[in-house]
Amino acid sequence: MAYERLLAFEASAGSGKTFNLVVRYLSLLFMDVEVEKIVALTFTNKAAHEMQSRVLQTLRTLEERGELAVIVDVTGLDAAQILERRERVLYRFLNAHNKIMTIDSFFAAILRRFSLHAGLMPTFSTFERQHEDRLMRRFLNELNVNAEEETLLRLSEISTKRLSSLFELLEELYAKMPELGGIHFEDAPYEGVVETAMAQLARLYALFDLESLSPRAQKSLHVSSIEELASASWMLKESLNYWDFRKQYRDEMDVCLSDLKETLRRYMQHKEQRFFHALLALLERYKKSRFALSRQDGELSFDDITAWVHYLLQERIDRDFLYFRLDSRIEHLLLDEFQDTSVVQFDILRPIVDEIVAGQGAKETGSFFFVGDVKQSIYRFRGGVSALFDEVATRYRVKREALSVNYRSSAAVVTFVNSVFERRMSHYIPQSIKPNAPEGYVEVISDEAVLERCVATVRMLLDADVPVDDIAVLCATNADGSAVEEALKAVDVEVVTETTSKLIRRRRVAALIEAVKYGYYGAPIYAANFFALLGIEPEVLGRCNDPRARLHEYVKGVIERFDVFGGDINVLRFLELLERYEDIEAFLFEYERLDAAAIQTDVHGVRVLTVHKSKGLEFRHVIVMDRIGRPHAPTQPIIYAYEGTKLRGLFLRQKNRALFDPEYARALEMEAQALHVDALNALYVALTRAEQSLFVIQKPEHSAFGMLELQSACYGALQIEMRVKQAPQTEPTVLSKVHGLGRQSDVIAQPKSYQGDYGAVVFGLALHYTLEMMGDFDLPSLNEALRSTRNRYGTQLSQSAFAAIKERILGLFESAAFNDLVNGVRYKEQPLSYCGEIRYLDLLVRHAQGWRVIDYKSGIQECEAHLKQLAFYVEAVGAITGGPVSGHLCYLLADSVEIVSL
DNA sequence: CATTCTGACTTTTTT
DNA sequence: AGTCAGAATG
Repeated sequence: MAYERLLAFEASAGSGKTFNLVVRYLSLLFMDVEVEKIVALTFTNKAAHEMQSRVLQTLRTLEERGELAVIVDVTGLDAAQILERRERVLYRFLNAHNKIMTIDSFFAAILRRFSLHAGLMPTFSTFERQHEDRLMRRFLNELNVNAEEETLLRLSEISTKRLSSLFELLEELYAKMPELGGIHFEDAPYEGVVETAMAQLARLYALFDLESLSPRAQKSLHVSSIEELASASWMLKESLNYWDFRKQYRDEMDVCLSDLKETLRRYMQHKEQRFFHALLALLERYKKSRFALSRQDGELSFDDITAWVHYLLQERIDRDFLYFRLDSRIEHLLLDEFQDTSVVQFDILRPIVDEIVAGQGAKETGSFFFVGDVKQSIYRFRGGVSALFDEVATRYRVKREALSVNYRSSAAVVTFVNSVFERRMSHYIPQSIKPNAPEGYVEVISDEAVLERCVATVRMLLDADVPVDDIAVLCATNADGSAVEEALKAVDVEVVTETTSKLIRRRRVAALIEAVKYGYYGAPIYAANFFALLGIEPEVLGRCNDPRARLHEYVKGVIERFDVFGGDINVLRFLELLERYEDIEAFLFEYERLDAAAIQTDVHGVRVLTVHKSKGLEFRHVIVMDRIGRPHAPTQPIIYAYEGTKLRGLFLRQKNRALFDPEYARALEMEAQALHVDALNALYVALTRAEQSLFVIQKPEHSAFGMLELQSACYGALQIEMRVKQAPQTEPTVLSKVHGLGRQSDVIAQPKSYQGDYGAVVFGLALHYTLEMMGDFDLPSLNEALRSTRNRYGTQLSQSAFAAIKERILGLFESAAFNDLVNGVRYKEQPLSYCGEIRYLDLLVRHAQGWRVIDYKSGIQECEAHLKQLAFYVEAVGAITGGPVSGHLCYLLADSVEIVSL
């Protein structure tokens, strides 16, 4: 298909989404678009990483890849021309800051660059959550200063909600603030609604001979407040002519009943208005508090980053400046998983799209490309609006293409998925099976004992010689994932968990935290928890009540004495993180915010992950497991009424209100529909992960699969499938030889000069990236940054390369000369526009006498060129700031740090 | 015995 | 919030 400037792929599961993203990206590179001008945004780090390595991998083995033919189609170049340009493209890609990243890190990068305009520290770090206590105090202070505490009091009065839950609501609305524009609420007084209700109630009572009613009827009829009235069971009836009251029923009673209902409807609407009026007033203060705290602490959550960028765009900075002047001009935008984009996120991207689409005639250079699948939209709770896909496609007249062949799954799986969802999803287009697809196998199992059945299925697959790495178990919740992990480990099956269990939630780490609590507070319950978590007989646990005591030593002692380690690498990780805390008090105050995820070093084993995590992934054999616990959870107090992508109104969830208020009932019904679709989509995601075989284990009752009405059955043949499975084992030598030859010839085909550079170039990039990601020059920041670097360069560098990066940066910390240089206010990755050129400074330091430009280098070769470049930077900074500027090259060598000053 | 009411109980998904 | 068990009622 020829190149389309504006193109959207509706990509069902397994239909080659990443393939097409990579083709698009590479086509642009082959059409001589600069790497810096292309922004490709994904939702997860994993996806960003995968796309980067697929781009690299595809370039390096282009001649044997399917992508080549499609790139030929798109670019109009012929294969020979493309292969000829391949090496240059690869070099360009490796030597530029490519912008394949998550949407959140893209926003963070923008904010970092414009931190001066926001009054933020350029070194801000990102956290999953704000510091709860600190934010609360700041917020209360803010209210105090503005004499608005009364609003808060009124709010808790209206809603009878606790302060902490009001706080959660504010957090929720904070993320949606830009959408709340046209929505207003009145602070109208109740106007005697309560009195009216009570009068109507009295009239109803008068119609009864109360004394001769049964005690139960009397009790249920008796209500003393309007709130109780709203939850009285008889209020929900159509008529009072039923069981408890039948004896005394008269038609006038139902007239009273319907009057009461109307009054209740008015009351609830009033309440809603007053509630939101007060809440939105507080929201302004809340936002102020968060912004103030961001500035003060330099710690931002994902929501903060989005809010800040949105704010900069709306109020502080010309959008043209933000996207197109200072940065190298963004001309090509590629968006992955578009159905999960939130309205606010797209609002931020909109200027780019507008600019690209507006380009006409001769200026027609930019392009906009997105892929997504509304059937896989499962992040509504996080703000994802699937209606965005249709709206954006229509609004910008984007050409739409549906990808309809499934390249992932076996025939049995595709057929099964088609048959399950065809009738249940609107506009479901059945996928076609790829040519030469294996027959595959699908089994639906009904069993109350989900966990046991799951373990048995894994065992069965392993007994049939299925490699352990080819099996994945998908579950509903992280807790379920942990249960599966434990159950499998109990029967000696290796497990790789990809559930997001936080470090502090890991059993052994949690036990250690209890031990620290005991050490400090001394309450026996903590010691008991410690032993219970480890499953060992309680004995005497030492104290650690000197606040200045070395926390690290104490915990280390506990680990050794009770053999807490038990092979769990996360225990070591925890010990490492403890070095962050000065003393035991600091730790106990802060540890709940320790949002470090547990690391997974095992590479071997059954994959266990939640359905949400599994999105975008594929596995040879998949077991989809029913939820172990009971379904359904608390619903949020606020109902958002969307019309397409436009937020039209907010409703306050109130018990039984749907029975009196049709408008509310409609909103509730829409919400229920949306929830149903979310659940259905999650199931679609779950059932479409399998390449070969799929096992569904469902409970006979309360099944999460209930809406699919699955019958226990088998499709395809397990026998045949097993033979296919064993095939790689019988001829591995042949296979590896073939591959080896392929690689060998590749190697020979590549020019010598390039061979030597590749590792060094990537190493240099990774080193720079690590330095860029470090919030500060200390060990915790370094470890944090190294994790990001591993995410990004994991497949391209060896473990020893990462160790070398760490070594070199540690060397930097120890260099007295370097520490002198960076003493001052530090700006990282500052963009610089001078004489028509745009460059990024690694580090700019402002000190009492002027400015220092610092440029990191990983190798001493080409020193001349480095100096020349540095001189340009110094000149530029001098011209912009007018102050004295010095320039320094900082060589991070294997065994030393060398500083060359200009 | 059928119907209704109350209170106890359990209880997500994540960049 | 939704389910379930047990008590109360006609």
